[in-house]
Amino acid sequence: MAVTIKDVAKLAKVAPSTVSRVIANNPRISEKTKKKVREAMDELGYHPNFIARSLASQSTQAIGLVMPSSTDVVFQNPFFPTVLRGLSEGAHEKHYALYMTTGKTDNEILDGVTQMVQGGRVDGVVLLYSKIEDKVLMYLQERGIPFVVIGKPFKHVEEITHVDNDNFRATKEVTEYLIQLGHDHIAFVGGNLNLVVTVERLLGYEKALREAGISLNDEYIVHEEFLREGGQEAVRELLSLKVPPTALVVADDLMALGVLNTLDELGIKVPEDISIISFNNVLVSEMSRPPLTSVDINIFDLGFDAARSLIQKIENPKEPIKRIIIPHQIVKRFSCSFPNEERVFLPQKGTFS
Amino acid sequence: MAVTIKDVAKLAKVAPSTVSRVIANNPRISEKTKKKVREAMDELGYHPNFIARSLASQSTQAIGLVMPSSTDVVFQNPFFPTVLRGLSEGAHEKHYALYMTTGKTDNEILDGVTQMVQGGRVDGVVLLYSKIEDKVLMYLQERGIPFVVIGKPFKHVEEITHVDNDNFRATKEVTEYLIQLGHDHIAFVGGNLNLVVTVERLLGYEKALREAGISLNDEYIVHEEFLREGGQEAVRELLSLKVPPTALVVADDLMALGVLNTLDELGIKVPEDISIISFNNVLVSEMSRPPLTSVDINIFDLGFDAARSLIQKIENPKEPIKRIIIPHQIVKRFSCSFPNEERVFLPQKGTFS
DNA sequence: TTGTAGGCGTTATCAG
DNA sequence: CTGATAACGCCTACAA
Repeated sequence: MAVTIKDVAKLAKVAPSTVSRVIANNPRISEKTKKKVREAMDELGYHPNFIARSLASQSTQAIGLVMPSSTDVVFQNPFFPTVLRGLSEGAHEKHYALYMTTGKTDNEILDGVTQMVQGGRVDGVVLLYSKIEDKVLMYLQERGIPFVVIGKPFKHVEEITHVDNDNFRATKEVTEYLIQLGHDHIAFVGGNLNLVVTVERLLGYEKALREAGISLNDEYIVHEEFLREGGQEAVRELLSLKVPPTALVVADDLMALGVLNTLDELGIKVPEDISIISFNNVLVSEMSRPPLTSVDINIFDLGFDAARSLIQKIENPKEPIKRIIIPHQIVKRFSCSFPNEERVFLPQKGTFS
Repeated sequence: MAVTIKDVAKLAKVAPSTVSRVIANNPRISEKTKKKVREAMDELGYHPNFIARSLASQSTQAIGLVMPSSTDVVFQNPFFPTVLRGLSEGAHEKHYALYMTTGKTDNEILDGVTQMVQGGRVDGVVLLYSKIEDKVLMYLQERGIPFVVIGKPFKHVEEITHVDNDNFRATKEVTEYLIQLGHDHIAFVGGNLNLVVTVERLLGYEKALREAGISLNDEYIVHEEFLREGGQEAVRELLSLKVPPTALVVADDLMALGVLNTLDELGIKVPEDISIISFNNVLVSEMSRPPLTSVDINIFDLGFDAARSLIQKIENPKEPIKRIIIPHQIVKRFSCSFPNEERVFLPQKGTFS
């Protein structure tokens, strides 16, 4: 129905294979025929059929994106539009298209991935998350499918190309910053422990404290899902401790927003009564009150480099394993300050006021 | 290389065409051979090749998504992860895959679309935005490609299947709500006027005022890009008016966040001094201080229904044009109240205080 | 430098 | 009910 290579060939009075070569810009075709063919293509409004091309060449020029479960709260994070943009630009640059798969359960996701991979819809895959014991990752690895992960793989770090931030170091730095300000009661509010990013950040936090000779306090470490209600509970618990923290390292901006909120309800002032520092530096972090000090992890680049290195890998299977670390920087705004001498203590549980 | 239909055929001792038929679950195949073939498929770990299938059947079981320009601020809106989720579930349900295309400029986007459409990568397309004079839309329409738009088409509304909210009515309701509370100085803070959603909302606002016998005041209507700096300027201007508004209808939650911020800096209290109501009801709207009264437009459903109706259209080309209106509801939180008798007036420009 | 022919993995149309 | 066989649109040796 549509105009094919044959139609063009006929009009240009050449063989279909010649047209094919012109498309591929094969150097062994004379400029003259190239021109002739191109004119014919224009005249007919020819567009190559990717499907046919894929079938013949066994390559699709498309990469598949694997998102976390769509029911997961992290999915709502503005993180995603931004990585997507990076991925998209990285792919576009090399003329690759993007394929998406999502799903509610882990199995649905795995199904989607096997279909797009085995079904030959994509040449490679990028995982937009990194979690512990991930079936999708294991599947990809077994099959020898080209893939890269955004984040740090849970296992086999040396064998998997990935692009990540140095979350360990970032969190360590951030914690040290708080310590420098004079804080020694610093709590950590983390997200889902199945995500390796959470683990990395926790580790960095602990390391900083240890190096500063501050003893770790289990009560100062709480984990809640990213976002919303998450923050609420965590903060309430933290602040009803006998000696509540004077500073919080929060693993995600949105979560920090929730924290800010709860704090406000409790009448606790940021940064006067408590300091907060968080991660990702998404748009809202500068729109909160007070604007959040946050570490910018350059989300766009995470996506961009992931697309790039996946494509390299696809086009050159012997490409070595790579670990790309995207730099981060602390963006200081107004949620951190020196600890307040006059500590605010909330009424303890079981204490009547 | 991979296991094909032929391998299965050989193992099951049938013809390739028979295998193809059991894949399609053709009723004219005996249960016995079906079983035999299926066993062979399992044994070999067979997965159908979508590419080959697409080529033969001239249908890809994939739909293309067209995003707004990736450089556009709206792209950062948490609106997108949510529509994506809806789209994804709607597509998944019917076993369709998702294809994405983005681009920086309008032409880049158009290119991407023509490639995926003419290249036969997708069976249809959904536009994730609706703007004035959209080349992509015109292209799709000329070519007779199945497509649906999320939002209200600028022209030819009767001829384009679309899924939308009744933004006109929603904004009218919202404005009336403010009027009922006693406000009669209500301003409108809108986004990009190229987006038809902005226009619709503006119209609804004006209608409500007119019906209430409140005269329109041009100075009360400002347009800024969604988000960030947007809000700042707009709000400053509004509040330095001789008679500043006592209530604001803001076209987007994120923008409202920015407004909230500026207001805070100016020392103006919400809702005591000024009421705010906004749109979309994204996660952050309940995490702001005060939590925003916002109209929930059911973003997920927008996506879900769009995918569904596109697929219907693809599978049945004579499917009639449809207009699907997703209901909305006002979610009342704490950003609106009665107007304050003692109005706060900022110093006028040129006035020394 | 260009043309011919076979194949990529399926589906679809005929027969039988 | 099942088996050949010809597309689908393009790529790629191999020939010329």
